Amino acid sequence: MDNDKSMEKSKDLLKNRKVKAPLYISVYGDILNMIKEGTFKNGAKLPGEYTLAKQLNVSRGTLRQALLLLQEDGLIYNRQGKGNFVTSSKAKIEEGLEGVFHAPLRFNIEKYDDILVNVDFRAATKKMQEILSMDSSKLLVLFEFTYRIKEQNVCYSTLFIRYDNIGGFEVDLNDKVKLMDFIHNYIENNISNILTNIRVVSVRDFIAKKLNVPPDDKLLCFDEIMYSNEGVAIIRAKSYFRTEYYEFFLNRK
Amino acid sequence: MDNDKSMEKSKDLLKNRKVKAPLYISVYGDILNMIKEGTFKNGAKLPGEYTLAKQLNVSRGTLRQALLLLQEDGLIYNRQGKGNFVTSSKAKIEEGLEGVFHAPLRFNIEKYDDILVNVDFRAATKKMQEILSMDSSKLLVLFEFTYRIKEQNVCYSTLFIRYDNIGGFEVDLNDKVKLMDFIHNYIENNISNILTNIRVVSVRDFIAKKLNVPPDDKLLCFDEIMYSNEGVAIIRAKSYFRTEYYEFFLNRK
DNA sequence: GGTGATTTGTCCGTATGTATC
DNA sequence: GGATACATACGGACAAATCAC
Repeated sequence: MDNDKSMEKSKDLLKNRKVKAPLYISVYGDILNMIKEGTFKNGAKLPGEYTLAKQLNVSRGTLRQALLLLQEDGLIYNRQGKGNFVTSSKAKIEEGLEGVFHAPLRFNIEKYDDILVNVDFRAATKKMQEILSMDSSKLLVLFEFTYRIKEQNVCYSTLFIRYDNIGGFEVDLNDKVKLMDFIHNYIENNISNILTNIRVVSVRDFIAKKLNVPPDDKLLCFDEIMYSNEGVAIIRAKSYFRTEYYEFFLNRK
Repeated sequence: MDNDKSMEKSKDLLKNRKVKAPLYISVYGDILNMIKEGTFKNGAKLPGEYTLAKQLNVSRGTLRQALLLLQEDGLIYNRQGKGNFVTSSKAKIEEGLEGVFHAPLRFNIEKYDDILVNVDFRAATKKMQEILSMDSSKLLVLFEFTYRIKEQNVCYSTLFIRYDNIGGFEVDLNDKVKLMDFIHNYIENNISNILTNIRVVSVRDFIAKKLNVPPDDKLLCFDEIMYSNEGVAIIRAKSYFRTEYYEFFLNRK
């Protein structure tokens, strides 16, 4: 392809576009501007679709096409029966995945109403023994986190630590707030490297039940192994996210 | 909870487990060992489920439970009508997302049979003007990549660059192999920072058609803005992945 | 816990313009 | 020019989720 020729072709494209840019694109631009200018602020609800359509002088269908585009760009999100909301840009300006230990606490687009914590002990499965390079006589401490929004479980996260790694600390396993602080501190002080595997999985019975989603629903899964300064695997964490409640960021240099 | 008491409780748990560990767990362990030991190598097909079940002396149902666990751990993947395959561990030992420019080329779990490349020119939409801080008189070059496995589109990726950024280079827009090399080199030499937004989206008509998936199918979406050494946004890339063909890694320190 | 109002989700029918052959 | 297919746009109707009372 000759560059001059394609330049011509593209100018034609420009001219044509000016005449026939679809209405929903310009509506998209209008709403984008209103968000930009602060007419609709972070986390705020947009006017109802009927109202907004009337305001913008388009049909509801056209408005919805524009709203879908905005959703696709992560600028708004919506909830049936509630409305359309401007996505809080908190995460965008703060640290991304590259500097965050526990993703469930950072990348939720709505605030949690509740976090359930459960602590238990487990014998290590073969896979766990291999990952954490331990034998079957050692015990694992299992932390189980369930994150909730409006009576719905939106994230289920498990964290396995070798008991002999944290047994020495004085931790009250009942005080869940302190417990989470402890874990956070423990990770911050003892972990130097996290290998994360990210994939989308169709969940089966166990996880489907935990998150109360239909089986075969697709969830985002973070499978993480955390290594100490000495390169020893200490923690394995696995988190399942209901996709419509999360948005992740990563900063690469 | 008292630590001694919970230790007792957990020992009980251990004892119980020894007796009634489900069969599919031990089958899971067996297969894991076989993969570990190289009986089944990277990318290799496992024996058919009927055969394997007979080999391991369990029912096909039990075997399948174990296979599902292995899938959940990303160790194998399966394809209806073809079989179960050991996931290539290439990505696991190489660099993760933190050091990769173009994710579609690194995180596919099967080899691509084909990559389609298309080049076009576009006028900048409002959003694009804002992102790339340009006015509407400027042109964008659009690169469009479609990654294919066995006649199926598994990833669709677009890359927008300001024309004035690459117009000076002598690039033959028809030689697609050289084109991809050029882009890769351009990014490597001119980009110092990439901000990635990761989310799972229900795709509508346009993308659904590009990847030939039913509408409302959930795809993983990477929305990226690439910045030059001077902190200027130069490239916007957007990639959609069919989730069953990809697995991502991230190394955080 | 039930009821009704509000809000989004979905579907239908109709009409128009555009691209393709 | 004609036939066809498709995207765009509007309006109406009902379903489903949410919330306030």
